[in-house]
Amino acid sequence: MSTAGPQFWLMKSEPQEVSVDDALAAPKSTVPWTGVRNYQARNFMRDAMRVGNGVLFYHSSCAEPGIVGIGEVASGPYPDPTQFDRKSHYHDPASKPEAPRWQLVDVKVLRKTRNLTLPELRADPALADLVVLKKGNRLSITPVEPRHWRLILKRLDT
DNA sequence: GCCAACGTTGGC
DNA sequence: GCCAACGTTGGC
Repeated sequence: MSTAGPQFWLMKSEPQEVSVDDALAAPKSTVPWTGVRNYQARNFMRDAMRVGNGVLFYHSSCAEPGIVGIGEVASGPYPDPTQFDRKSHYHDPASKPEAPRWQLVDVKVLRKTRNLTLPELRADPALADLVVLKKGNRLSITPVEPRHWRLILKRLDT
């Protein structure tokens, strides 16, 4: 049994790239979390995530940013194939196959929810210190405290 | 499209 | 190692 790290995560996706509907439509409702090019976010996937950890699926860079689904980490870390794809927007010429720079995990969507919007999240004092809401935060993957996870699930059901 | 905030790069 | 310049994120 490994040392307990965070058990819950919020993961941002641009719906024009991969929406919660796209993920649900994928085989086993599972998608590889491609395109992360930030070391801190990569380290979360590579070092801290465990299969079965809870995931809040978040839509960003869109008309109504917010939490739109619940999922779970569905694989261990492995190299992001897009870093070696010359045609990909995420191609990284500095990364070599024998020493891949970017790692990802698979994420399985368990259910789509209503859109718990960013303004709604901000309006809730109990969520004031949710990492993703903090000023200046741009990380596409952030840990979620258990108390925040429970609260958000409750909000999603009402 | 604007811009605040942060990350990365590279010259020194 | 410092830090200015540049690039990116992401809400608005």
